[in-house]
Amino acid sequence: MVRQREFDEERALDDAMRLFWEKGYKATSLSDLTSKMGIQRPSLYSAFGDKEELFEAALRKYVKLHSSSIRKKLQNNQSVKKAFRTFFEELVEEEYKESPSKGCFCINTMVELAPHDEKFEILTREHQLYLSVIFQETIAEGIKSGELESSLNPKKVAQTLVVSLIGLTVLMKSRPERSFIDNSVTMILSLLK
Amino acid sequence: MVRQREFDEERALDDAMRLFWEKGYKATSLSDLTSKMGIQRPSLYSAFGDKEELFEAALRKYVKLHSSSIRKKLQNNQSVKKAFRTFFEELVEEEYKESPSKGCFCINTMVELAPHDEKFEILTREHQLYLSVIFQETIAEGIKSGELESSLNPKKVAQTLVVSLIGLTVLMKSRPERSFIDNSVTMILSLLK
DNA sequence: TGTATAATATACTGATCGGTATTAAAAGAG
DNA sequence: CTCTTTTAATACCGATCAGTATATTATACA
Repeated sequence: MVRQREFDEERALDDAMRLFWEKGYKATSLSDLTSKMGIQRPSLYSAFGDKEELFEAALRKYVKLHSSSIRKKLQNNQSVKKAFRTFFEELVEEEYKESPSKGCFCINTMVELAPHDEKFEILTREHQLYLSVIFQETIAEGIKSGELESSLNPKKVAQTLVVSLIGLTVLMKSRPERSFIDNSVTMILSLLK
Repeated sequence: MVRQREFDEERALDDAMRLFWEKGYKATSLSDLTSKMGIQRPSLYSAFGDKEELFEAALRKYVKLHSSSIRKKLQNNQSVKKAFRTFFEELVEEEYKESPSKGCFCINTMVELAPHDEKFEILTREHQLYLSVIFQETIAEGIKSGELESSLNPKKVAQTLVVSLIGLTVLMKSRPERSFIDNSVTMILSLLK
């Protein structure tokens, strides 16, 4: 009714998302959060609940952005093969551009929290499943258009691409020789016959 | 000279390894460690140094065991293809058998620490490189024996198998439908022509 | 057996953790 | 302007963190 919030909730959640993404759940303190978000503790608690609720909101925001970003990158391409190649190459380029690499917030959470908290096990599982469906639909279109062989199993290939995407993203955190990654991308894309 | 240590250092380090493996670095407290290892704080510090030194020793022990375990599983097989298939299938079986899955200590560390600590970036990178060399040697033997096509590039395939291994291990933490994993394993192994 | 030495156990340190009670400030309603 | 309500800011809470000082116990050697 009366005094209205002085900070932009969506903006603050975005700051929290980036911080949890970079540092993980445990390693991010409330002091880190409030200073990055530019708000005080009581404001954080009244707006987002406790640390875990804020983390969950941040992750949900991330997977929403991540899904639509990937969907966007794969569509509007005349060639499905080229779309996937560009997608993987840009991903690798992006990760090697900055040090440390940004990685994927959802993958980080799969490792840190999914084994110890069913809520995050489900949330991360469903995101990976969703990505595999996006991949699958893209591959199915490629078959329909005649670009890809009809003997290809869109679901199986899509799932394998998701597994490979996870593997690449995690491995790049150790910053291996670029050829390690490039070779793998080439081999993986060879599954799209 | 005089009073000798009452606890088995190697045994205590093994306990620490399992705990860090399960919970990660940040989420494992000194109290967790001393109670699991069955020793007091001063004993821990005098024997292993601080928390980070203990963690590093635990991880080094892990990668040593992990390397030799994988090497063992891949050799003594008449067929290279069968060796890899058995290796991946047993890995999946093992991970689905218990909940939560054990995962890989080195992969966990790649995600949690490698991006923020060069020491662990290097340690984890070298382990993955080492695994790729084991894979590469196995594949090269398969080519030499005539089981695998000579057109195969052992290094590239080996690196791709490492990427896939990482992806599978991480994804299984979210406990997806078994078919997601099985389909991926089948596709990945199809690279071994 | 007495002494030196090192490992043990207890108890404590300052710092930081997540979370909150309390106080001050802001703004619409009357 | 005053009152009411909700926000924001300060300061604080007990708990736990990693790490250590102190004291006790055990043992090899003189």
